[in-house]
Order: sequence, then C-alpha cells, then structure tokens
Amino acid sequence: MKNRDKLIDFFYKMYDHFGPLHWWPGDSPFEVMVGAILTQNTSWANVEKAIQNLKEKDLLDPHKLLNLSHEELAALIKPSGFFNIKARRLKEFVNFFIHEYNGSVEKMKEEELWYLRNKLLKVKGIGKETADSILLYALDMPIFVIDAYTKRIFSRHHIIPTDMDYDALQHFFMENLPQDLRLYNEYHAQIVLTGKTYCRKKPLCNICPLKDMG
DNA sequence: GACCAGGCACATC
DNA sequence: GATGTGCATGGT
Repeated sequence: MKNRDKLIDFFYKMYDHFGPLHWWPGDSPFEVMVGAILTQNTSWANVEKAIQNLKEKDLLDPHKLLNLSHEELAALIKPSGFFNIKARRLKEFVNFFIHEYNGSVEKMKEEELWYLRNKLLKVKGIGKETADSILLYALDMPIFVIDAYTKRIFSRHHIIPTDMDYDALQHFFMENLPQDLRLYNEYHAQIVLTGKTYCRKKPLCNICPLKDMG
C-alpha cells in the first residue's frame, strides 16, 4: 500500500469515528493566534481558562495586550502555566503583529506562505508548531501542522521512523496528501483528538479508531 | 504524589 | 548537531 493511500485511510478511520471537528476552537483569528502560543506544552482546558480571563476583561485585542504590563498579563494567563514565559512570548508576537501588519489579519494573509513562516519563526517564542498552527488555523494557509501526537501515533503504527524530525515529517505529509486547506485543517484536528482520547490511556486502545491500523 | 499536557529557547558537551 | 533543562498550572 502506498503511503498516500495509508494516510487517507488513517484519516477516514478517525473522521468516520469523530465526525467533522472544524478546528480551531476560537471565535476569531486573533484568538487562535493567542491560543496557539498559550497551548505550548499545555492542555487545552487550561488554555481556555486563560483566554476566558482575557475575554472577560475585553482584552483579547492586539493593541490592548501590548499595553498591559508584564505582571498584569502574566496574572491573567496564569491558568495556562509557564505564565512568565508565555506573557513574554505573547508580547513578542503581538509586537510583531502590530509593527509588521498593523494588527491586521487581512494584511498578514497577503504574504506568501513560506516567507511568512520564516518571519514568524524569527519571533522569540514562536517555533515550528506554533507558526504552522497560526498559518493554518488563523490565516487559512495550506500547511500541515506536526505535533507530539502526530509523531507518537504514526511511529507507533510504523508509518514513519521514531526519529523523524519536524520538517521531514511535515514534508512527508504534504507530499503524500493533496494540497487542500480543509484536509490539512481536519487531519491535524483528528490526530489531536485521537491522541488525547485514546493513545494515552492503554485500556481504551481496543476501541481506538486506529486499532486495526499497522 | 507522580505523571502528563496540542513547545520553545538556551546551555553545555 | 545531539542532548538536557527550566518553565508552572490543573486534571487523572
């Protein structure tokens, strides 16, 4: 079986099980960007609390965030963990967003995908997964997001070697799947939900949608 | 109480 | 270039 057929097969096993997920869970592109930074090595439930804090004070806005003191911002995002570091990273990103694009999502979307990716990666605190999440889920750009679940699931099922790095893994998915924004969006969402629902809890593995794969 | 979570930058060898 | 470490809350 060709890799491209395997990848499509995996996708439909998950999709048929969970149904469409329509990621990212967020009301606006800017909220998605903030969420992408806050969820670094952190469970989404904790991130939601931090975002709720910002929403309640009507601070989920690039200019308002930039004007907060470090202490104020850190206190608001405390539930998401690593709050000192993440407050700094949020500021770095928002500063970039405002000075490069005047805080405009539409302006940012005018950039060429890989050129913008390189610019995002120069912002301190934005690594590959965070950059790609922003590109795909906030800006609707067709790039495949890799994360810990992707590595774990596909190496356990012997589709990829365990030591494959981020760029190689991303290339593997993108060369074997049609370049389709909606597919990339849905595929990563399905992987994350599968990963956090089943692959961490051994007793549930027998009902995982991927149980018969590889 | 240990272990984990939708990473990343930085130090050290 | 590979490997190790700090960052921190909240759920299981």
